[in-house]
Amino acid sequence: MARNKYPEETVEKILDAAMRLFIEKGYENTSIQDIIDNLGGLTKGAIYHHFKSKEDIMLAVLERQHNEYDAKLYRILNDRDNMTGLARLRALFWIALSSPRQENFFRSSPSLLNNPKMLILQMKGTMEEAAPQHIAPLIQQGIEDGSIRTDYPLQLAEVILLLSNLWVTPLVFAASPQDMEKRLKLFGQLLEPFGANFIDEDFTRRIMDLTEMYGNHPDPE
Amino acid sequence: MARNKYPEETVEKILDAAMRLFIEKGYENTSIQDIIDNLGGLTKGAIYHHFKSKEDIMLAVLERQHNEYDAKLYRILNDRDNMTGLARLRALFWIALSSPRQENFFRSSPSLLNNPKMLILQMKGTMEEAAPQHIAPLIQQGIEDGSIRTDYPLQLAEVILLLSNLWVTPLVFAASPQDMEKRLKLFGQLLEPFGANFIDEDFTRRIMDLTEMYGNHPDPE
DNA sequence: GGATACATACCGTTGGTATGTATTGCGGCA
DNA sequence: TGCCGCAATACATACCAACGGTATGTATCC
Repeated sequence: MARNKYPEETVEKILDAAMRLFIEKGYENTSIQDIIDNLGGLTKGAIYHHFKSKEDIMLAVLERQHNEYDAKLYRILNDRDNMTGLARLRALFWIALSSPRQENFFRSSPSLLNNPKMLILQMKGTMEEAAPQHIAPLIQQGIEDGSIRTDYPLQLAEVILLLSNLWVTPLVFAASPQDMEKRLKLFGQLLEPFGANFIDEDFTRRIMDLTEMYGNHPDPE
Repeated sequence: MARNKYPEETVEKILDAAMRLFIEKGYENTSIQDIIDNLGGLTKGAIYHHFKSKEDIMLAVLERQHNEYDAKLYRILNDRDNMTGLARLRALFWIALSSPRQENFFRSSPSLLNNPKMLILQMKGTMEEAAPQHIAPLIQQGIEDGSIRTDYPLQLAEVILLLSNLWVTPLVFAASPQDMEKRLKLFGQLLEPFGANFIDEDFTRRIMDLTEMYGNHPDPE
């Protein structure tokens, strides 16, 4: 493979291949060689020129995903003014669930329980960035416009993210459709006293669809 | 090392060393050689005679811990009759928090975020066994004696375990003492409507102590 | 005398590094 | 403006120690 005039293309190639493999096979079960084999002629030299380690690739994958997601969120949320904090919260989660990349993720990933590193890194980012930077401000706004009430906006944000990312999703702790429905109901009840119940019909239906779709996965045990 | 007449002792030795290292350095950062070096003369042959893989060792470590914990729980909970479901729930969490093994864990483990495999395996066990077998029955009993009210005992058990194991502990998503206090408060408020608020003064103080103790850990970043 | 409980020697794969090489962009000079 | 020279860039190739795991040997127990 000759030298590329636009090295970013090479970086993107590497990230694309790595992300696909990390999602499909898990981080630990994906070797550098696996990535190389999906690069179309590029070799190990290319990888270690652009990234300093395997973990560095994973971080870059998450970062890219994160940025893309961020941009989309800001665009949509800032577009529509005069929404209450709660309504924005609802919108945010809806966007998160309906993005095509998320769809792809659901389709190609076996349980994230088999991908500990990725799950943990994602959750870390969620707690350290998404909670204080994205969700807590929305809750704060909800408090000011009267739609949400709590003395602990950051902590409420953390709970919401933890539960929605780990519990009310078929990706991690799998559940039968019946059990997932109960989780959704209880989640709603938990949020109700704070006026933060963003679980609407659309959200519920989407999660249930994913749950059923996900039930067809072969469970590698 | 000659052949041991009581091979269980060898197994225990391996599990002891492995557990210590897994907790201190994390699963992925502990090599088989590391374990061997802490075995006092035993070699790789011993390990692979008793265990079929490194992961198998980790599972055995968790299983042993689990069994020990189970025995203790049953003894104490069955001793005291005429307790309400809520009171038993309180007692259970208190026992979990005050055991010496747990203390040791807190003392020697860096953030479990650096130990993805162990964290995930533990959470898996929590959701698949502890929730349905230990917590849900207590909640069910609480429903019957009127101390707890919910239509979804299993799901309530799941939420309680998820949040207490991941969120209201300094071991995973670290927090300043002030933030941890807010987490505890919000956790209490979340559980209140279900009559399942097991967060009492003892529990709070214990968590706060651990949080401060844990704050002195060097954070490997 | 088999089955058990190890020890020893060995293996393929892995993440990572050292080094080589062709290409590119760029500062300076005509 | 055009061209030269050269360092920085973008890779390819060759190599390495450490890893998890296996095959085989051997002494001990029942």
